Amino acid sequence: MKKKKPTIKDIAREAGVSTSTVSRVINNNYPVHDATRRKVEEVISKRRFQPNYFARGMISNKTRTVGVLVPSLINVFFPVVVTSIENYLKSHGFTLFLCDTEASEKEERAYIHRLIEKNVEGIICLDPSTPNILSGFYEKMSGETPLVLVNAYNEGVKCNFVLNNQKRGTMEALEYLAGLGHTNIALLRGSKSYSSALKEEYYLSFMGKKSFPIREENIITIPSGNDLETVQHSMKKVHERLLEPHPPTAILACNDWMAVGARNAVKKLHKTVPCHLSLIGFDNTIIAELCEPKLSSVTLNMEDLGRVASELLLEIIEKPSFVPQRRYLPTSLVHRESCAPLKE
Amino acid sequence: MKKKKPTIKDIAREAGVSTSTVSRVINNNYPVHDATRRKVEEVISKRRFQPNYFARGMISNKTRTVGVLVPSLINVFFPVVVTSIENYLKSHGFTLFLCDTEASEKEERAYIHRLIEKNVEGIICLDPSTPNILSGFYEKMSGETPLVLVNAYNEGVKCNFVLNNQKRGTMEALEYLAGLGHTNIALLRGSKSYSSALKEEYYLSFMGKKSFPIREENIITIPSGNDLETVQHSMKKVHERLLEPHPPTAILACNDWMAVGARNAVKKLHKTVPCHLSLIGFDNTIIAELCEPKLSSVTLNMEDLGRVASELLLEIIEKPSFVPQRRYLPTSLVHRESCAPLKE
DNA sequence: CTGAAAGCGCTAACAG
DNA sequence: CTGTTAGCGCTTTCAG
Repeated sequence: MKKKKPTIKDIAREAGVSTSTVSRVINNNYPVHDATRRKVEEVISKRRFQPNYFARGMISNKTRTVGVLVPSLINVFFPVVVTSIENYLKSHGFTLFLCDTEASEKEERAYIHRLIEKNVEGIICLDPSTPNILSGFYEKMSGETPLVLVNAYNEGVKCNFVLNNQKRGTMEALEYLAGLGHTNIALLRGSKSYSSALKEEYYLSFMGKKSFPIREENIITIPSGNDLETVQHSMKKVHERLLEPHPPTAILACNDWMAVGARNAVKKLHKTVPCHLSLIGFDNTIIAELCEPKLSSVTLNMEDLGRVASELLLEIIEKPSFVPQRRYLPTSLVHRESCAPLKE
Repeated sequence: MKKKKPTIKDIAREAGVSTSTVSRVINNNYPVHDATRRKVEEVISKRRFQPNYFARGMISNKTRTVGVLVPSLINVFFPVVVTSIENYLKSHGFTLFLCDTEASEKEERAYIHRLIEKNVEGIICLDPSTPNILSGFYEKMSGETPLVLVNAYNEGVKCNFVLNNQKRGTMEALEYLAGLGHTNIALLRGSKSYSSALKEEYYLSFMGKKSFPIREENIITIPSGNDLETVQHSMKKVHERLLEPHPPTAILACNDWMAVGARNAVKKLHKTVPCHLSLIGFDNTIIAELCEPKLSSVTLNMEDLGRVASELLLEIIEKPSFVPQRRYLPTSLVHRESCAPLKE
């Protein structure tokens, strides 16, 4: 025998006022006599009354709710960004739907539909899949619901973006290696990753500008990924490369997991980082700190990424007529212990 | 000039039927003529009609929504559990609110209220704070909303729990160390952690049973935590301990971060794990795999934890009369490279 | 099989 | 300052 939840009507009756007065007390948006107010509040707390979410929503059409899509939470990177988003949004009264798309384009779309159906006031999508961007899917839906895309393919797309200026960090890392005397530098990248493609472009342009020898074998490609498996792949490929002629004396890895794999490869040859090979990772995750030796890594400023994405989203929510824009965040090299001057 | 979203009324008018018929088509719960149905469906998809979430909720009172509370996402542990929950719940049509309490009791309560206000159908709380349990807060609210508490203090509390049988794993780890000849074993624990307290209890009982010397200094206590800071604290304290008389030859750490700190301490003394000290971590996070040497660690079967918690929650949601119950998950030692026989 | 009509619980004019 | 009332968009009897 469960007691039915009290409604505003019950409260009104018990307090001897009309429902509108109760409503006014709840919302505190119109003048109410102090005595009346007190009386109503008393009944409210006595009956543990909570206004019905749906009835309110029906009128305000507000959910104070935001959806966040991530390709994965098991990679030390996104949890930091999500936390940053969560904390920011929380302080603005929003609660967050977490959606793990498992990097599937289909899941991505399915989740977006679910979120819209649930009347979220906005959506942030981390690393959205390129096909969904190219197909116009996001462009279309961003007309219906405030949307921010983070670190995504963005050429000619009319959506709001927050992007890392990958170029700056990549160049800084490469310059640094060059400054240490390295000319035979390899790039370790993921096969189908947009950001890896970007980095390769910068790498090539850098090597060209410096007139360093560009060797095809020095672009080491492994399956895209951000987990333990990536470490394995990377270790295998780097190990092979190190056994070939003209082994690189320095490697720039497109994420920290790859860098760890590279370190393992070096170790397998009974050599060490940074004595025999200088190594720089990307993303500056905790892995870089945990690694032995500690890994120099290009930071993406993940907290900022989350914060800026949240800020942008809130702006769009406030002002839906917002003109799509791109916000760029800097990247820069964090120095640790994995690089050393080239030995003659 | 934004076109207003179409309502069921618009669809009805355009399809030349009544709103009830449209409703029946949408819900597919009453017979409708095939021709009529087709006509209605056509209009629906043409107008891209989506039934109003609130209006529906007002009647069904269902949100297909679940809240998950975590003390943190930046610790390699909870993301795995959350992912497991998310994946399970997703397949049952639920979407998940993620709430980062930052391990604050107050935030915990605030979030719970927010979630209830949003009409979630259930709540899973990972590592809830003990005070909130002891105060009866959770016991009371679990009467109103289906609730599952994971890895929490649970004596005499009438809530649904999913718990790791910490004893089994702890004992297995200690037995293993003893089998390698270690008798001077230290425990590295967090100061205010419930699970650390549990482990200390088992540790003491084990040492007693084996008649191994119990040294007060061998219970090394550092501030509770699950992050980089924990590594620092742990390294410092272990380093100190290693310099005292009768340094331990093996350490059981209450989580993997602590274990890494211990390894660093050993390294700082120009010694190595496992040659000079055997080391076992707890939680079996990726850190254990990433660590050099790879860390033997007691696994909490995090995926199972998430799955079982979700299963339990769904059962309660289906059958609210459910009698509060406790589900225990086993823990066991995962062997890697951080332990070795005691040298004479 | 289909339509009319009565709400669900709340807010927001509008009238006092 | 307060009460009356008309919906918000949908589902669900109840009659046909």
